[in-house]
Amino acid sequence: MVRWEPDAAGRLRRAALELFAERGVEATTVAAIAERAGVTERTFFRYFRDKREVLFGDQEGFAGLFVEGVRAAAPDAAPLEAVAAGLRSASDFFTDDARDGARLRSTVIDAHPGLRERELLKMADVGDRMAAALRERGVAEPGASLAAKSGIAVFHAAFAAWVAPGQTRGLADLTEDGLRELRAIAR
Amino acid sequence: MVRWEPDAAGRLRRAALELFAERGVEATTVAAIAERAGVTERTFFRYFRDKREVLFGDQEGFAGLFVEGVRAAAPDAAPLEAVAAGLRSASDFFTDDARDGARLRSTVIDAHPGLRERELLKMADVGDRMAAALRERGVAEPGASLAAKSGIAVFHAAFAAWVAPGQTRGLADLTEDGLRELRAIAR
DNA sequence: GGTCGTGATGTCACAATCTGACATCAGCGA
DNA sequence: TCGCTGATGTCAGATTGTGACATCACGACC
Repeated sequence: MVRWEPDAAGRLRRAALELFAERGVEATTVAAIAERAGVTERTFFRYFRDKREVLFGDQEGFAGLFVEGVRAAAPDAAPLEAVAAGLRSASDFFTDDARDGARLRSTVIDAHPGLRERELLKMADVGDRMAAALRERGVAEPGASLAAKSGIAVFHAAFAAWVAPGQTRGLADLTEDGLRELRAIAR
Repeated sequence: MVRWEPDAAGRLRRAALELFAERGVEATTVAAIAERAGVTERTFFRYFRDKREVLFGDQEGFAGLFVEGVRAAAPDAAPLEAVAAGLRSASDFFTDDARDGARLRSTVIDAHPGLRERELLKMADVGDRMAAALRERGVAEPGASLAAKSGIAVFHAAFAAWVAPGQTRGLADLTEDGLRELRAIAR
């Protein structure tokens, strides 16, 4: 007999997403999330720095997808091509059976400035890491940061299109579109 | 004789920046800011939604600089050229005598994730508005968003260079450099 | 001059967020 | 059996943020 149900963090994450979707973020207290997950408020704050963080798990793994892609790019690939490799690596991770979950999460986040704020910070962190990986490849500033941030913009746009209602194309496809569009824009 | 000293918001902003720089953001309570400004805590929250917001005044005016630049661009200018016009309009606003103040503010913001988060949200808002201005010019998505966000990345990099220790070049110059770099990166 | 409305601020009560300190106790290895 | 460990609980408290109502100089209007 176990003393506690396992995976408290996972239960908290699921409970939070449900409650945020059901009644909105503001109307959901940490106490309510903890109660649905079967733990105390104090335990919530042991797993998550604050109420918003509960929607953003495994930042290390997420950022790693991008960085590993950049690192694995051909040594002579141009900066934006290396960034494109990072985006492909991340895009491949999101298969279509994850789309519904991602859509719900996106809906919740977009409806709440505080969550959008947190997401921007997370994506900025990914951008910073990709820029660092580019510098390791010998790319100088400000080129490294510009390539990385433009890449993040592409991923953001592709992801938004991927979770848009009625979308049937895959994230990888949409990301390629975005990369082409970025090159066209910059002439 | 006036009932209250004028410009309570300005006093609160100055008091907050001073205290954040002196003892850090976490160690500065709203009560302390209000006391230094000579008002009550409640008055602080009448002027600013939350403690972080006190460092981000006049978002309307700031975003307006970018948007007006985009709107004023030649009708046949390419998307990125219109964005460049927006960046120039904003860059011209920051003259060198504002550099010290901007540097202090940047130092405080960069040292605190919560403030960086808020700044990202503000800049994302500027990007959204530039993208909307581009769409008014007939630029389709995702091109409008990509051009706007890449432009924001350029401004961010230029601004960081502008407030870097020992920097003597002007923001407008650094912005032009960034634009050239962006075009080079995207080939 | 007198009256009255307005707007900025103060006062008070309170919910919610977040943290530190300490207690509990099943499971595990020595 | 004993003692340690790690996840969780309990409790007290500071801080943030909001709603409701009070105060009162100032200016408009009669």
